Amino acid sequence: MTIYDISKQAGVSIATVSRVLNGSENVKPKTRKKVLDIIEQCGYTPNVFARGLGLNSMKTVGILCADSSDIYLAKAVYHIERNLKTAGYHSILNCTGYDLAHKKEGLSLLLNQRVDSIIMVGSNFISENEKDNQYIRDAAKQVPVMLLNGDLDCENVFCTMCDDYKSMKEVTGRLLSQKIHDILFLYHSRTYSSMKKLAGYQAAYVSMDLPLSKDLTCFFNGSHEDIDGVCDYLCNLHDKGLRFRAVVAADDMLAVGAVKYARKMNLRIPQDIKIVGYNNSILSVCSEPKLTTVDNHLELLCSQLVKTCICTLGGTSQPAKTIFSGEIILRESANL
Amino acid sequence: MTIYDISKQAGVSIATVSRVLNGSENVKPKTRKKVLDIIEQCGYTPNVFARGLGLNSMKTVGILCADSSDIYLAKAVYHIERNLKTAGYHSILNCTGYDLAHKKEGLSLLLNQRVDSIIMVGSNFISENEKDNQYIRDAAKQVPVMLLNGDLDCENVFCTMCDDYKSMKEVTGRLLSQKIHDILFLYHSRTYSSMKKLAGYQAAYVSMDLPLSKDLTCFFNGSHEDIDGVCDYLCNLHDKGLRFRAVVAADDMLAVGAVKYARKMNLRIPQDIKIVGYNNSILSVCSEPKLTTVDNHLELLCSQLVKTCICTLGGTSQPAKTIFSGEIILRESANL
DNA sequence: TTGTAAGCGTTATCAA
DNA sequence: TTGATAACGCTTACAA
Repeated sequence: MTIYDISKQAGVSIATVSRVLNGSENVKPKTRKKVLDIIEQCGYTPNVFARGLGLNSMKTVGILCADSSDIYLAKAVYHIERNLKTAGYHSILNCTGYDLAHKKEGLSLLLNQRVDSIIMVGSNFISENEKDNQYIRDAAKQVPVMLLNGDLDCENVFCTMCDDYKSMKEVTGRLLSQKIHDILFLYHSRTYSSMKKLAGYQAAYVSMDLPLSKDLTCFFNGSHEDIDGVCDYLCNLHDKGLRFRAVVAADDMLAVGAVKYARKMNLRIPQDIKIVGYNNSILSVCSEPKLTTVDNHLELLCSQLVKTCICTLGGTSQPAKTIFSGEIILRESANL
Repeated sequence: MTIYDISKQAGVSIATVSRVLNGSENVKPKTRKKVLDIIEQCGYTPNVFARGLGLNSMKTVGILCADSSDIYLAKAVYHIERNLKTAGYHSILNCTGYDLAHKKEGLSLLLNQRVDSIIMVGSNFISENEKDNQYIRDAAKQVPVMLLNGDLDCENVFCTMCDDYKSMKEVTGRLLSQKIHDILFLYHSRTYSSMKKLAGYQAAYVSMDLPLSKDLTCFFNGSHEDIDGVCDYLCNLHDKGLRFRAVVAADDMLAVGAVKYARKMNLRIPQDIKIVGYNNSILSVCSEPKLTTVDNHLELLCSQLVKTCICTLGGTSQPAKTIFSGEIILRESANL
C-alpha cells in the first residue's frame, strides 16, 4: 500500500495525495475529501522511511541516560518522553551506564540514527575534566544537544537545570543556624550536580565563618541502590571516631542509609541526629521517619527542556541556560 | 557525504562500496581496504533512512510502557533496552499511561514508525475483557508482539512471564500454615498479574479447606506512589471493624503502606502483624522493618523476552510462552 | 488546482 | 570481482 495505490484509486496524482497528507491548502475540498476517504478506507499510512529520506528527519530525538532504572532518572525519562510525544516527536532511548566509553558509544549510535536532537539526562554526562566533555561538543556540531542538570558552555548546547548549589547551601545554613556545626555531607558520585551540592554545603559554612572539616565530607563508593552499604559505611565512620549530629545527603537513597545507621546506633531522629535527603523521591516517604528533602521540580525541568528542544528545532532562538530553584520539603527527619 | 562521494574517492562504483559496507565476501581485499580507509578518513556513516527504505527496517523495536517512572516498569524498560542494544536494535520508548485509548494510540504510533517488533511492558496491557485485547491481536498481524508479564493466546504474540499465581499461593500458604487465617490481600490494579496473584491467594485457602472472606480482599484505589494513601485506607478499614494479622500485597509500595499502618496502630511487625511485599524493589529494603517480598527475577525475564524477540525476527521459531518462577525473599516483616 | 518528474541514499539484481 | 541500474515511497519545485 503506497501513495501510488491511493492516487490511482482516487484518480489523482501522487502529488495531490501528498498534499492532502501534508495538509496543504492548495487542494480542492472535494478532492481532499475523496482522497481522505480512500486513505481511511484502505488504512493507509505513509512510509516514514521514505519520508525520512526525503526530509532528512524522522521527527525523533535521542534520549541518552546512564541508567533509566534509577528512581530519579526514570522519572526524568518518563516526563521527557511524554512531552516529546505531545510535540510530535518519537523518543529513542539509549542507556549507557556510567562509563565514558559507553556514553560515547551510545551517543554515536543515536547520531547515526539521524535523530533530530540529543537529550542527555542526568548530570553524570558532564565531567570536571574538560577533555571528557569533548564528545558532547562534537555532537553539538551535528544536532542541538539538551542537558538536563548539566552545565556546558558550547554553541548548540542547551542546559536546563536546578540550582542544587542554592538548595544545599540553604539546607546546610538552616542546620548551622540551629547551632549544629558537625554536619556530614554524604555523596556517592562526582557528577556536576554532586559537586554543586558540595559547593553549596561548603559555602554555607564559609558564609557563616565556620570552620569546615574535611572529615565530614564523605564519599560512599557503592551502588545507587545499596542502602545497607551506606548504613555500614556510616557505622564504620562512627567506629573510627567520626561524630556528627546531622547528615545532608546528595540523594534520598543515601539519606535512607543514614536513617538506618541512626536506628542501628539508637540515635533518635531528629533529636539526636537530623537527616536531609535530596530529590523528594518515593524513598523519602517510604523511610521511617519520613525524610525532609529537596524537591527540584523535575517535571517542570523536563517540560522546559523539551520546550527548549522543540523551539530550537523549530528555528526559534532559545536561552542557552535555564535554571530553576529547588524547594525544601519539611518532613520528620529534620526540622529546618 | 554519501556513498557516491566515497565511491568517487575510492575510484570504484557505489555497488562496491555498498558491498564493503555490508561485509560481502565478494570484494578483493585490496579494494576493501582502500574503501574502508576512505570511509574512515571521511568519517562517513551510511544514511539509515535510505537503508531503512530499501530494507524496510531500521532495526528498531517499540517499547510500550504505561509508566516508565514506575519503579518496577523502569527496571524492565532498562533491561530490555540494554539487551536490545546488544542485539543491534534500537529502542523507541512510548509511555502511554493506563488508559486504553492512549495505549492504542501509542501502539499505532509505534507501528507507523515501522518498528520491527513491539514489546509491551507490564501486565496492564492485557485486559480481562477480551474485546479490549483486540488491538494487540491486530498489531500482531503486522509485527511480532512480545508481552512481559502478560498472557494472550494469539499467533505472533509471545509471552514471557513470572508465575505470580504460584508465588502468591506459596506465600499465603505459608502464612496459613502458621495458623494465621485472617490474611488481607491488598492490590491496586486489576491487571492480569494482579488477578493471578489474587487467584493464588484464594487457591491457598481453598487447598487448605479454609473459608475465604470477601472482606479481606481489598482494592486500594489510588496512585502507585501514594504510600500515605494506602496507610489511610487500611486505617479506615480498621476503623470499620476489619481485623487481620497479615497483609500480602501485590507490590512493595502497598506493603510499605501496610507497614505505616501497623506503626500508626502500634502493631509490632511481625509479632502482631506480618506483611509481605512483591517485586523485591528498593522499597523493600528502604522500609523499616525491611520487607519480606517476592523476587520475580525481572532481569532474567527481560533477557529471555529479548532473546525471544530477536530469534523471532531472525526467523527461528520460538515458544509462545515462557514462564519463570519467583522466589520468596525473607526479611523482617514476615517470617515465612 | 493539479500533474510531471527530479531527488533523497541506500540495496540488490543482473550483466560483464 | 566489479559496475550499471532499477527499486524503495515519499516531498517538492516547476509546469500546465
